[in-house]
Amino acid sequence: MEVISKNNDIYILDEKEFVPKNIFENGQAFRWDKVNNGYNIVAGKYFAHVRKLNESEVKSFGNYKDVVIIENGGTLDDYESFWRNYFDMDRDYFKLRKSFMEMDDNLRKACEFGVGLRVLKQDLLEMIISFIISANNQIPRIKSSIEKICELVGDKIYSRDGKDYYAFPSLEQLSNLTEEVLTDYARVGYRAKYLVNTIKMLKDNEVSLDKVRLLPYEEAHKELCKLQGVGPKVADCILLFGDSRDEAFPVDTWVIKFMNEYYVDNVKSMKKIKKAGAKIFKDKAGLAQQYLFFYARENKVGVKKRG
DNA sequence: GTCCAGGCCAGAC
DNA sequence: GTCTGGCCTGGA
Repeated sequence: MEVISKNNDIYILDEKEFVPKNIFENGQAFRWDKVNNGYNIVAGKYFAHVRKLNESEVKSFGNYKDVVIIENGGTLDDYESFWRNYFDMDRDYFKLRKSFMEMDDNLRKACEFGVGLRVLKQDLLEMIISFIISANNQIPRIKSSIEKICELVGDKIYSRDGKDYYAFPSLEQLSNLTEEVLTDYARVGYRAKYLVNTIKMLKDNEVSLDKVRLLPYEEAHKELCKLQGVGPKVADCILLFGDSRDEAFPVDTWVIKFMNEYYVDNVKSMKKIKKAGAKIFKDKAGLAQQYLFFYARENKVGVKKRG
């Protein structure tokens, strides 16, 4: 793998373990729009268009195949200070998949299918707000609600493809949101009061994110669950995607489906499924979950066929 | 019109 | 601690 930059674009050369679709369309991120063959994304203070170069474009890069471009991503300094961490580039995903594939046949299938998937390292506050909205909700609506919140109180950072893009708001900016505007404009429904309360609790330091970052996993999980609208599943998503806790194993309906299909027999309790996940996948449970989740959802594992 | 989706909360036991 | 019912919204 090699990284270069020119004209404010960043190129990641010769990296097979980077497939934009598998990264963004896996329920871990919401700030993306599929445009042409790539993704317009907002990450941190950056707007970028991320895609793999096609065959003719790749020719100008010598013998390299698998070239990813982060258009408008900036210079090598921007890569080092932000993108490298955001895309979790210091983890060897080939090696990770290899070790998973040796564990069992289900994980093998999932890891063969999910080549190029990566677990993003996103902002903790953004994950808290985003996953509160995600509860009992669908991705297009979650994306839309978050986008509207960013429009309302976030800073505009870029325009492209006829659309303005806004950074995710700071805690200070979020505290300007009212239950009314969250309901009527952002359309978050009954989650509006959870968001307002959570933002207040964070602002008043009733729950400290600095403290959460320092606590061991179990205690960090418990601490996050003090926030309104944050239950076990949401807390695990927050920890996995917003605080690099590889052992966090979010259990949602898809995880219940594939765990019952592959690993347990007729277990419906989320708590028991989470225990089973921890026992089987140990300190890498969240990473295994991402491959299995992607495989299960794309292939509708455990969904009864009609007709 | 009915159903339900990538859960949480409150109340009951 | 475990289980149940209700829940905004919008697309099928």
